[in-house]
Amino acid sequence: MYRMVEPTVLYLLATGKAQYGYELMEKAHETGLTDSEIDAGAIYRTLSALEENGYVISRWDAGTSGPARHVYEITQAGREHLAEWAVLLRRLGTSMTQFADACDNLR
Amino acid sequence: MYRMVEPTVLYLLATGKAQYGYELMEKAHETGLTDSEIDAGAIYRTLSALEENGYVISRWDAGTSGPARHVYEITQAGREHLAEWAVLLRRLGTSMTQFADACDNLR
DNA sequence: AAGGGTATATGCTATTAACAGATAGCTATG
DNA sequence: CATAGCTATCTGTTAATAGCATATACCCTT
Repeated sequence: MYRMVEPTVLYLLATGKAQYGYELMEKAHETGLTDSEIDAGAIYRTLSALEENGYVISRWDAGTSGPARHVYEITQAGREHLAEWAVLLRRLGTSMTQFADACDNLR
Repeated sequence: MYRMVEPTVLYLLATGKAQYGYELMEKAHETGLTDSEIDAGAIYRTLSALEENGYVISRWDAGTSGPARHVYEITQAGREHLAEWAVLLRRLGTSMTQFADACDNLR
């Protein structure tokens, strides 16, 4: 999990697969970027940072069973930011695969 | 450059493309894992850590022009460690590419 | 002798996530 | 009705990593 929390959160919000912290935490592994569960602290701090930067907006929803939820929605700027992440991650992913190939050719 | 210094150093030592810190710093971008130059401090600290863990061994070489060089050689354990990195990076790389695909399919 | 390139090393800082725990609402169970 | 457990958010602290800066020093050229 190296810097994958932010793109994971943006993606889940963009697809509507999750809307608030606790749900993001449970569904984070669905993106494939992380095998294990993402730490709750990382989720909540990432959401705060995203909101500060205008990539998401939030409201409180007390109309469900259980404690109130801080519900998030991705903004247009957030979608663009996710698209930038996608470009970066594709480049990184390609590099890593090529590096792994080169390592395998060592023996 | 997130956690790529260690595999980059091991790879360059394994292939013989570099033997000491300063040279590693100059040739680090050749692996493709990093576009820019790796920080010198990161290189030297990584080499120390690798030696502590038995992944490389070192000797001083004062027999060249210029200041003495701390020359490193990868060990068998180091090669195995690099192979583990390759497995991990292939998995990460595949995940990132798939994530990027999914993001591109959002629009 | 002065400056520049080679070479190693350490101090400090910023970022990120991991670990841990506090708070609190709601629900089911005994 | 007490209490245990799940849902939910948030913060404090620490560890790992890399970036930036600096110190030291050798050697060669001008």
